[in-house]
Amino acid sequence: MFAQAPILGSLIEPTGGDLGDYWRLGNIEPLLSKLLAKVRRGEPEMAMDAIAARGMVDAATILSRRYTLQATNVPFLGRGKQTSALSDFIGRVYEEAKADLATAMIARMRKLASECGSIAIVSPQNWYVLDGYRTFRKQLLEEGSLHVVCDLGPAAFRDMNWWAARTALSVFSNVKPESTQLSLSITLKEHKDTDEKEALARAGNFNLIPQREQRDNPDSRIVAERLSSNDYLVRHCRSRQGIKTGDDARYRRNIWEFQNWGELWRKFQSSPDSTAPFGGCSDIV
DNA sequence: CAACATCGGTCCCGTGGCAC
DNA sequence: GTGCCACGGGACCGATGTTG
Repeated sequence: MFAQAPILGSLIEPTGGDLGDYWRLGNIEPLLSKLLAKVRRGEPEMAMDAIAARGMVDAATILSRRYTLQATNVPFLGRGKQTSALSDFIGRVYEEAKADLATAMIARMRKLASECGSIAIVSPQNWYVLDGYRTFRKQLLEEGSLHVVCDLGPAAFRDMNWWAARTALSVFSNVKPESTQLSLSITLKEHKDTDEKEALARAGNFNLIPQREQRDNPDSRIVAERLSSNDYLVRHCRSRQGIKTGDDARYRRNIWEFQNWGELWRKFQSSPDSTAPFGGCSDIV
């Protein structure tokens, strides 16, 4: 079970078999302590093995418990940067959360939480909104109660404030939400100084957003700001293919098709056909 | 020693390729 | 037609490494 511990860490679930039983693990521990004391006096090589075994029992005991409160800065690592052993495991065990190690860790922590147990995490902010985490968000909003949503914005770590990625602080508990469940929500994304972020978060100028609203947002996106209106752009227009003209045959021409562009046409930079020192600048729109 | 270059626990965008 | 993926490039900006 622990052969892959250096890669999987606390993602390991010691369930099933004798080791999965927390009470049996408790029985093993005193026996190992006795054995350890005995072999220390005898052969040192055996003592090393006994120490390793003791370490594994300790780890299995910790990972088998259920916790009332877990608070941590989970590790972040996108799927593309994970070793295949890690990404395979996460893909198999945490399907909905597989896009990032951080969300897989959140899923793991939900399993470690006792009934009504609380989880406080610092994680990337992207899982609040990106499509790859839609199912993960929906499950969380349906099965858990969201207490705090804090969009910390970029440069949220004091010792890594060069880091531009947006970070979020979330607190939720492992209990089905009441229909009246409210989340304390705040966005600090406009503030780049960590001291300022901290002061504002402590000042407690939070919005109260019903969890029901978060769940009913398109794709169950979690937002830290109270939307000024329930009107969505999608009700007024459609985007057919990302951000582009949507109708190149009508709107896009090559620069050499007109002698004078006039006021009507503007330069339109696009991706080049192939890698070249210079390219992608032959269109107008 | 100063100036310059590179990098990072990222994200977004437009495009093309591919599978369904 | 749609969704997914890969790719390159630009944006953030201070620490660290490299060069002259």
